[in-house]
Amino acid sequence: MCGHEPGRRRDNRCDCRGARMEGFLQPCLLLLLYEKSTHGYELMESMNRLGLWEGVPDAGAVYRNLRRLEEEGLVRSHWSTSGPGPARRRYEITPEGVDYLHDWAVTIRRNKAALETFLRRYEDIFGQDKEMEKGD
Amino acid sequence: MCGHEPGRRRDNRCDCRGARMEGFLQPCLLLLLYEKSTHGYELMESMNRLGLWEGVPDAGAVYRNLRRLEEEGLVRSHWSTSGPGPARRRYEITPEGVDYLHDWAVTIRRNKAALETFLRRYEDIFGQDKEMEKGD
DNA sequence: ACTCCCTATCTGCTATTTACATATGTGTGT
DNA sequence: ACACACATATGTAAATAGCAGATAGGGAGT
Repeated sequence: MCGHEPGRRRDNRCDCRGARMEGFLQPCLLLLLYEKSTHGYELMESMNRLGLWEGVPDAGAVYRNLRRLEEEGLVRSHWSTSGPGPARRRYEITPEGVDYLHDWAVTIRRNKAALETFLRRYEDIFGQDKEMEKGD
Repeated sequence: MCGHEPGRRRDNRCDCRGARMEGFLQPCLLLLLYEKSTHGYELMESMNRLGLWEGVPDAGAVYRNLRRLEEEGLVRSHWSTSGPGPARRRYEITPEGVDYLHDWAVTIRRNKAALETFLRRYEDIFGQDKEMEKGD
């Protein structure tokens, strides 16, 4: 969850450090697959287009996560040779995957609440307009 | 960012997997230090009390992050022997730390937006009340 | 004195994950 | 033949959280 031109900070490390919410990829994939069974490449594009991910998510991460979801029985896949272009592995969510998605929604609500708690305190001190000043 | 009784899933792994927002500890520490200079132990308690963290954050992580923030010049510290109990290392935020905090606020707003995008789509499908059904 | 517990800090280790780079192969247009 | 977009996969490095455990001071109770 980065989507940067590698901006560097005082310590010469990417300032996206820490911005990543580990595992958020999985519920995103499951949600999109619930809406429409499709293959990895399109899932990547959808995530970017819909604003679920800043920039295009890492292809390696997407494919690996899909494979792992399948190992755990949360999605199923089959090769689809119909249609143009190279063969695609088409994924669909399983009932177990839907359960898992619901669990994740709870977690995500909790995480959002923590971020909101942070931002509430932050804005109490600095105001909501602080980010405007930083438009460089 | 866990704070569970280790609930296990189908794959025998903690279902908090992925719930952790990497690096979120740092902006939390900086924000609290902006509000009040204090020592690691109290920061841990504050994070829990204020709902910035689910449960008490890991002590090792807190102390290590404070040390790293100091290496990077974002906080300063000195030993405080006055007061009861063992010596405490009292931290205070630096001007660079405040800058860093502002950068983080931007990142956190972006992350919150991604979570909201997810939840909006999710709730469009399942409704906001889905989590109620799961009250076990 | 002695033990127990709370406060307080620090370190070692491991599992997991992301981000990046790279490899492989198909089909289409020129 | 060639370039290019589509599509999937793997190797590797860096970083972090979580857990366990070590070290120590100081107060309360016996």
